[in-house]
Amino acid sequence: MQEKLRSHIEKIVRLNDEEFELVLFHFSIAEFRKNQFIFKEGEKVKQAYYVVSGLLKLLYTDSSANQHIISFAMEDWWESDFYAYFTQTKATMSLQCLEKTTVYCLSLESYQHLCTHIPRMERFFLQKSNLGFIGSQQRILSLLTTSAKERYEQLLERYPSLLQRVSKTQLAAYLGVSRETLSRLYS
Amino acid sequence: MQEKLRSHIEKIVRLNDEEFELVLFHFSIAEFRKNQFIFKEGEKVKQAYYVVSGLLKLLYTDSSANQHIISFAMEDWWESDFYAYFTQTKATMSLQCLEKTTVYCLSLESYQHLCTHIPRMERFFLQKSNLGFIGSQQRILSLLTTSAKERYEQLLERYPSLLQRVSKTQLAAYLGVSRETLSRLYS
DNA sequence: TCAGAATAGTGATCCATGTCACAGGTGCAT
DNA sequence: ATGCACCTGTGACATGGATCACTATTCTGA
Repeated sequence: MQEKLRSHIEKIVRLNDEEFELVLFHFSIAEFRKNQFIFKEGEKVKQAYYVVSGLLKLLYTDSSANQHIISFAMEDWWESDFYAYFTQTKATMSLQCLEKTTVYCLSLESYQHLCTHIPRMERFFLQKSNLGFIGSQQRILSLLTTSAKERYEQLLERYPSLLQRVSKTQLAAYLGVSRETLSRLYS
Repeated sequence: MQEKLRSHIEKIVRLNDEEFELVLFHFSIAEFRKNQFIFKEGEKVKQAYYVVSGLLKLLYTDSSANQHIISFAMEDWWESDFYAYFTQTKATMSLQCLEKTTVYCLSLESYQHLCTHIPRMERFFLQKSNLGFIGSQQRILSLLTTSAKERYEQLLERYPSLLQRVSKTQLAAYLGVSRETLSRLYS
């Protein structure tokens, strides 16, 4: 399990054993059942999560009680309500398991400690953040420029396994269309 | 002008004179006329830009020749096609001036050099990247959950000056609605 | 193993927004 | 000053997608 984390980090920066020891010291492991909430809207967000196995959704519930999925987090992904995390305020979104999920947890203090004491970890987080930013911007572009049908096809192309792992209802909430409309896109 | 850059950076991290000297050495200044393209889709993106004065739009032109505005960049903002920048590939988006604009330019090598030699600059970029990521995610949320009208009102509330500075056509391209629809939102 | 809850498909209807067309206003350039 | 390009508003119409309602199927937990 720690090998997984290590190789994940070492895809971007090298760490010696001593450094990785310190990294590991700052993470904790947690396991959640299917459907369990890791945190809910309104709660303080104390951790960022690295998904070892399982599947998460980051969701927002609007005033009409409709769920919107900002993102799915599969193996090797990082997830949290990062605004709430970095500002240590209450979550506006919730993080919930779509499957039984194991995560590594990193508190903000630990994050800052690692950044300060292991420059390569700061480099790692910078790289991750840049990639996350780029990914979000592409999602914005896809929401602005493509139809629901195209977005559905793009999603299947990029993450074909998702179709097996999540319900159509969830996919629709991610794509920004109603369940019924999604159902008609391929019939 | 350099004072502007310095105080922008020092909102996040302290720099001594020597460090700022090095920072400044890696930036170059450029000026562009209204409507001029800083780069166009298909070109290599060699720089990231810090806006000293003026106003930029980052835009994507789809296959039907419709323009979509991913973001505006006002004073104190950073902008580029960051995917193309970090991977040193060709731009999928274009960056164009809505007003006469002065920018500081930072090449990828300079960016990396600064990150490596001035840890506080790496901290600065990490902070900026995190904020950028959070901002994009909120834009995604707003595209998923709110109507064009609400988005228009949110935009005016956050950046009231934009209404004076850009045409309705531009605003519509940013909000993801047609010019006509936007026109009807407040009549 | 069985009942209730999710999940999925589909018909009917309605509405928001896109598209096309036109006209008046403003500002810039020759 | 004149003319042209751009910006804006608005009417008419088309349409994609939301909403509501119902049914069939699959999952799941006591």
